[in-house]
Amino acid sequence: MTSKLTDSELEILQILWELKSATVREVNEVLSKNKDKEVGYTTTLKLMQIMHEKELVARDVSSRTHIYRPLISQKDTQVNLLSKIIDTVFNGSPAQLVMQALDSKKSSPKEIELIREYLEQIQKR
Amino acid sequence: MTSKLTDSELEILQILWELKSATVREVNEVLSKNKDKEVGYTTTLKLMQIMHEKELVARDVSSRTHIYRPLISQKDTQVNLLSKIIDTVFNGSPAQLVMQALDSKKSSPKEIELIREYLEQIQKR
DNA sequence: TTTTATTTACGAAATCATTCGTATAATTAC
DNA sequence: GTAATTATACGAATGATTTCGTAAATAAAA
Repeated sequence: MTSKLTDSELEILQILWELKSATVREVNEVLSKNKDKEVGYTTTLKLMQIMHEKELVARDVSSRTHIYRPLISQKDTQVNLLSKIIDTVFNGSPAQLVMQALDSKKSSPKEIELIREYLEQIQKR
Repeated sequence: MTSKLTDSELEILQILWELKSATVREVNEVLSKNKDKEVGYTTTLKLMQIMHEKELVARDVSSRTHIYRPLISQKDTQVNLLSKIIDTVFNGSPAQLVMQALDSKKSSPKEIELIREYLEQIQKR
């Protein structure tokens, strides 16, 4: 089971999912840009080392500058987080979550159409 | 803006949303049952006192046994959490989240039908 | 009335997450 | 070759969250 991720871990995983693999410096730069306030290099380093200990990321040590890549998938993480918030704030009802999501962040007509088609597929089963 | 809620705060709010209002003991009993391991009474008390300071809950002090009720709505909390996880693990796409939610936790045909109708309404706008 | 239960208040310990400073080694620039 | 830069490792400070012990007051039970 995927253990509970901290906020920092999620932020870093997000970057690694995007880049597929990255060095500490690369991650640190994206982090700093995202928060528009410099993040200490060794802070990022330490976080990524801890993530390595926890086996959240793999690292290639063959050159001096280590290269990290995610070991847990974005999809698994999505499923875990969804399942958790469905339980804690949506009274266990995925439908409630779906409707709320459609409500709040307004999706483009194209996206809505996509979801509709998706629903039809599911209904056919 | 609703500030960031801790895990404990969410657990307690969940109970208060359900019960509308409750004493520390009541909340403590539900918590203990949920985690199937006794939670210390004063632990729950302290958490709820902190939540009161933060104005997450109101309390009625007119009798010795205080009665607490939530001050922030489940809906607001839903919206905030959704928006956050859409940004951090769904690449900003609500549609992605919706489809993932439909996938993972399987909804009943009745729920699916409900969502369909809901989508049609949205599309009409 | 005296003892026992229950409740709040409060502070502090324990735990967990994040940030940072310093040492050391490797690489690069001069 | 020497100095400056860049990297990792590591420990410790800081900060936030959670847990708990103890005291004091009130209420209930004996």
